[in-house]
This record gives sequence, structure tokens and C-alpha cells, in this order.
Amino acid sequence: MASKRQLPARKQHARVTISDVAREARVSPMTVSRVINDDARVRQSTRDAVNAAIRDLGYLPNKAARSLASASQVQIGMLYDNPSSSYLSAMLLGVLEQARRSDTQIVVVECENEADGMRCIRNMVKTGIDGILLSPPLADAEAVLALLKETGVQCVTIGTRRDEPNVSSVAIDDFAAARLMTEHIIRLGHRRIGFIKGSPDQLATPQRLAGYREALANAGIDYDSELVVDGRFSYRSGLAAAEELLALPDRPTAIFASNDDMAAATVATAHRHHVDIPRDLTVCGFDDTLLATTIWPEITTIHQPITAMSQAAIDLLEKRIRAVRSGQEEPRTSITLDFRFVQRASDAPPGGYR
Amino acid sequence: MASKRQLPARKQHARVTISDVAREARVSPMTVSRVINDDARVRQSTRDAVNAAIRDLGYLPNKAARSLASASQVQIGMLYDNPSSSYLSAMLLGVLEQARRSDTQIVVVECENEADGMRCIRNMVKTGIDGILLSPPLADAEAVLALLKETGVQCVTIGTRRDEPNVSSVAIDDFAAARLMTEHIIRLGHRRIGFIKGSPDQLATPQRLAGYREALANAGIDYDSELVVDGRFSYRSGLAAAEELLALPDRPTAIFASNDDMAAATVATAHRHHVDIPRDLTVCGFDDTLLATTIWPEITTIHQPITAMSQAAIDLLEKRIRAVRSGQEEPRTSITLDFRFVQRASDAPPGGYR
DNA sequence: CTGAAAGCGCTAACAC
DNA sequence: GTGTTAGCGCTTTCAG
Repeated sequence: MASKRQLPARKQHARVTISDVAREARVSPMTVSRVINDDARVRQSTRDAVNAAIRDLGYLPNKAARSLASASQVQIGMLYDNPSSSYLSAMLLGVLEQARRSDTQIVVVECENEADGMRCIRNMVKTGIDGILLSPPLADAEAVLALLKETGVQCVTIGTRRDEPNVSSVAIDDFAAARLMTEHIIRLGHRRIGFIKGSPDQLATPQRLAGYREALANAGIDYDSELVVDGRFSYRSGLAAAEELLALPDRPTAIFASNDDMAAATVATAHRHHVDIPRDLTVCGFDDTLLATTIWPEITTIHQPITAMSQAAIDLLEKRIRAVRSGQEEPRTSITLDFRFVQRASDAPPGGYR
Repeated sequence: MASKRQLPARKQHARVTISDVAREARVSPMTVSRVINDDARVRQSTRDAVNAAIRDLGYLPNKAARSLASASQVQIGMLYDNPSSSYLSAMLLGVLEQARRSDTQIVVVECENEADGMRCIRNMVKTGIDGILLSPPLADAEAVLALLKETGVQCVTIGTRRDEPNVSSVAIDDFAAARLMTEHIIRLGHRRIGFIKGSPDQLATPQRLAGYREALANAGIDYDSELVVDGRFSYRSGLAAAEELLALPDRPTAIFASNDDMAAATVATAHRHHVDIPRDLTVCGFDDTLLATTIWPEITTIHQPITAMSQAAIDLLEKRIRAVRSGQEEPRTSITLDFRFVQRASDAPPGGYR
């Protein structure tokens, strides 16, 4: 009968404390604290002894006690306004992970729109939030940014580049990424390359378009405005855009959509017209979200390291908050992370299998 | 120049404490604590005075101090193995929200597979985790559940019904939901209704199938095994399944896929065959994930309240953990939440517009 | 380099 | 009903 509990029972309340470790290692609690906090001025031999004791006892610092004693807790609000859920989950994952590492409390709030976002920010500021994390489209709303500047809370935006007194950003280089993708398509042999734009209210939209144009120009291909159509980052808008492009008398042999949702819509539209992908049409996307690998064929796209970006964003926000608290000026500002070109199965040379 | 800072500067360190409130309200700190914690035995007038002081001073309880003093901190590990990202983000949102309310630390870990999941669980148990939250397919892996039982950690699974000593669950009634959906399709006038099954390793799979069969039986429609094809919850598998169903000599007029990904694949396949939806074919899904509203037409499906489910799961887990800590037996066990039938644009009576 | 004392902000347990 | 006394587990500050 005793065989049932092979592992020791949970002894939640007999949690080992810093004093236990100190006793075991024959030093003072203070020294243990120094070891935990990587304080340089501890003799190596002492440090080793303490570490051994920590391991032996399976000691784990109590977060609550640490943050209480050091008054280090930071509160960060994360606002989001209707992003795709893959974007959201990737962000959440990064934020959560980073928050757990440092001593940070995250408050996640969904906003309906810009006005609602401003209401939320005002509320949060009132309740004493230390910093705010913003993602597009909220991160591109001028009114929101103005409010932020006015209140003086630290803020970092993710996925859109900013660089102002108290708002900095973590993003990729949308321009370079779009240029790279377009270069890839050109290298495949395409000359008539359609482009589906994103929402006009997001900074990434003109940047991605500019990257496309730059690559075209560099390759000596004339810009044809007929090939560039409006989109709004939604699947639905991609359907219409693709329809428009495919109805052109001199149809493009490749379409580069500003995001994966619209690329997926392009694939669906093409199938509907019995246009095979990638044989008859190359389709490329941007973002590398769920949809890119959900549909068939899987889409060649640009990977944004969203999880890493949000981790970096929280980290940056914290550094700035702590700097301000201790009276220093804010440290390094914006960060640009690397994107990755991901080739999958939706691209090929024009007029046949690759 | 002073006009620039209209809102008060952040005074992070002059945070108002419980004693400030007590002084302001002319009571003891203990009384303030009682008010904050909704302790019944505080006179209404006293309570009002305290609340007024709290408002006036803009007091916010210090989380760290509370959890330190009450030794209430709970650590919960959330394991997930490759769910759809909409499922994941919905879960994350619920978990985060609930964790913030109560004093709970969440550790989120992605597992590659079952074996990895077991490794993670062992690790977490070793580091003193209090409880574990599991979602399918991990939640349906017998080996994982056996390990959990062996270690004795509290566990709740989400999306799959369980009810054992230390593992309980929060889920919807998959059987009833599938039956309802099938009844809806039958009511539309369909008699040849295809069904795409889910992965055999998930409990929901046989339950959804059983619901489908029950509805058929109740309506006096013979079960035709030809109309029931295998799937694996992935878009890719849905493509093949739909192809199979659409190739049938006596093609079904409606297809009920066990989840939205496969329903979306069915829509794509149908379009490829120039089968219009919903005119020529009704397609219904299950889960109400992102994809259901991303594609066109939007899919009629069953909504699972994932966010609410994960909130309930964390809540349940906490209650059980606290109960065990204070020596009581675990309280109420599993919870079944209501699903919602969501009609959208992918269903219609057979042979024409509705 | 190490230690002792004091307290972070709150609540349990007990008084009154 | 309300107040008092003692810490929760850790870090700060100041001594050595």
C-alpha cells in the first residue's frame, strides 16, 4: 500500500529558506543572498559552499519576499487591439516568460479600438502602472502615442519602429525584409510581380511597399501601379485584392502579399480560378503566422520572431523603468531584431515547376 | 514649459501603504486589511470610511507583501503540446487573467511530445510546483496521467473530461455539442451527412462521433460508414478527408468536420471542385477558432469558451491546492461549461439557397 | 569579504 | 467588531 506514493509527499510549507541554506553552508543569510544575486564580493570557496547547500537542500528563493524587500516589482500593461490570434499567442508567450524571469506583473487588456485604448491607458496610469506595451495597430495610432508622451509613462511598441523620448520599440526591418522577399521572387525569374498592400494605418505598410519597389528598381523592372492593390491585412480583403490581380489582362506570375492572411486568401482565390500554386502562380506572404503552415501549399514568407520581440520589449521596458526609478536617464532605446526568410512550397519559377 | 507634464509625475516609491490608509480612516491597519479582504465582520460605517480613504489616497495593495504574509503563493505549470495558436492564445488569456486575480505564478512550457511532457512534469514536480494544467493532446496521454497520479500533484485538464483522485477537468460536453450540430444539419433537410473524425488519441474524437451518430439515430437516418472518414484535426488531413467524401458516387450534401481546421480544408477542397458553399454543400466545424471566421464563407461551428475554461481550470486548481495545504480533502471536482452553437454562413438546406 | 540589525507591506493569531 | 503583536523571507544599510 505504501507503494502508491513513491515520490515524497509535497511539503509545501516546509519550504527551505535562505536561513536553512545559511546554516547548512555555515555562513550568514546575507552571504547566501549575495550569492543568489551574483554579488561579486564573495570568496569563491564561500560561493561554492553556498551553491552546494542550495543544491542539496533544493532551495528556491521566494519571489514575494525578494520583491517586497527590494521594492523591485514592476507593473506593465499590455494593450492589444484585435491582432491575429497567432500574433497574440506568440506575444503572450514571450511576455509571460520574460515576466516570470524578472519581477514583473503583467496586466493584459484587450481594447476595442483607439478610443478604448486611450481610456485603458488613462486608467492604468491612474492605478500606477509603470510601463505600457503596445502592438499594432494601437502602436501606430498617433493619438495614443500623444497621450503616452503626455503622461510620461514608459512605453515600448512592438512590430513598428518608434523612437521618441519615452516610447521606443522592438521591431524587424520591414523594408529590408520586403526587399529581400521581392529579390527572391525576381531571382526566381518573375518580372510581373503583384503586390497587396496592408492597412494604411500601420507603419509597416509603406515600409513593406518601399522594400518591394526598391528591389524592383534595383533589378531594373519598371514599377507598374496596376500590379499594386490595396488590402487591409485581413483574409477578406486579400480575397478581393487577389481577384483584382488575377483579373488583369496581363496577369502577374507572382503575388507578394503584405501578410500571410492575404497570401492565404490569394491561394484560395487562385485555386478557385484553377490556377495552380506554385506552377502557375507564385504566392508569398509576410509574418509567418499560423496560417502560413496551416493551408496548402504552405506559404513562403518572412518570419518575425514575435516571441523574442515581446521578450525583448518587456526587458527593455523594465530596464527603462528601473533606470527612471533610480534617477538615471533611460538606457539604449529601440531594438531591431532579425527576421528570417522562410522558403516553403508556394513559390517557383514562372511557367512551370521549379 | 511646466505645461508639458499635466499629469502628476510617477512617484513609484512613495507608494501609499496600508498604514497610510489606516491613519486617514482613523482605524488600525488590520481593519483596512479586513476591508480589502472582504472580511464580513467589519461594521458598514467603518468599511465605508476605509473605502473612502482607499479611494482618496489611491491605495493599491502590494501583491508581494500580501503573498509573503499569507504564504499564499501558488505555482502552477501549464504544459501544452502543439495546439492551434488560437486555442493557445485563448488559454493564455484566461490563465493570465485568473493568475493575476489570485496570487498565482504560472510557468508555461511547450512540450514536443508525450515523452517530453513527462520530462517536464518530473522537473516541475522536483522544483516544487503545486499544480499542473494540461490541454489535449497531452491531457489524453495515459502515460502522462499515470505519472501525475504517481507524483500526487494536483492536475486539471482542459477540453477533455477526466475525473480521478488528483486529476479533474474543465470541459464542454462534446457529445451533446456534436449531437446538437448534427441535429441542426438534419433540420436543414440534409440526410446524407459526411463526418470527418479527429485524432484517435484524443478523447473528444469518439465523443463527437457518438454525438453525430446519436442525432442520426434519433432522426431515423441509417448510419453509413462510407460517410465517416478519418481525420487528424489538421488542415492537411481535412484536405484528404474532404477529397474522399467529395469523390463518393453519392456525394454528401453536408459535411460536419470535427474541428474548424478540417472544416476550412473542406471549404477549400470544395471550392477547388467548384462546389459552392453553402449552396451545393453545407460545411460545419467545431471549436470556433480563428480559422472559422478568417476564411470565407465563415463557418458555422460550436463555440468552446476556451478562455473561460482555462480561467475555471486555474481557479479549480488553486482551490484544490489550498484545500490540500490546509489539510482538507479536495473540493468539487470536474466542471462542465456550456458550449454555444454559432451559426454563420457555411450552412444551408440541400439543393439551393436557404 | 562577511555579518548584524532593521524593516519592506501585509496578515495570522490572538487579545480585548 | 477592532486592535496588538509577531513575523512571512528576503534585502538594505551599515559595521566590522
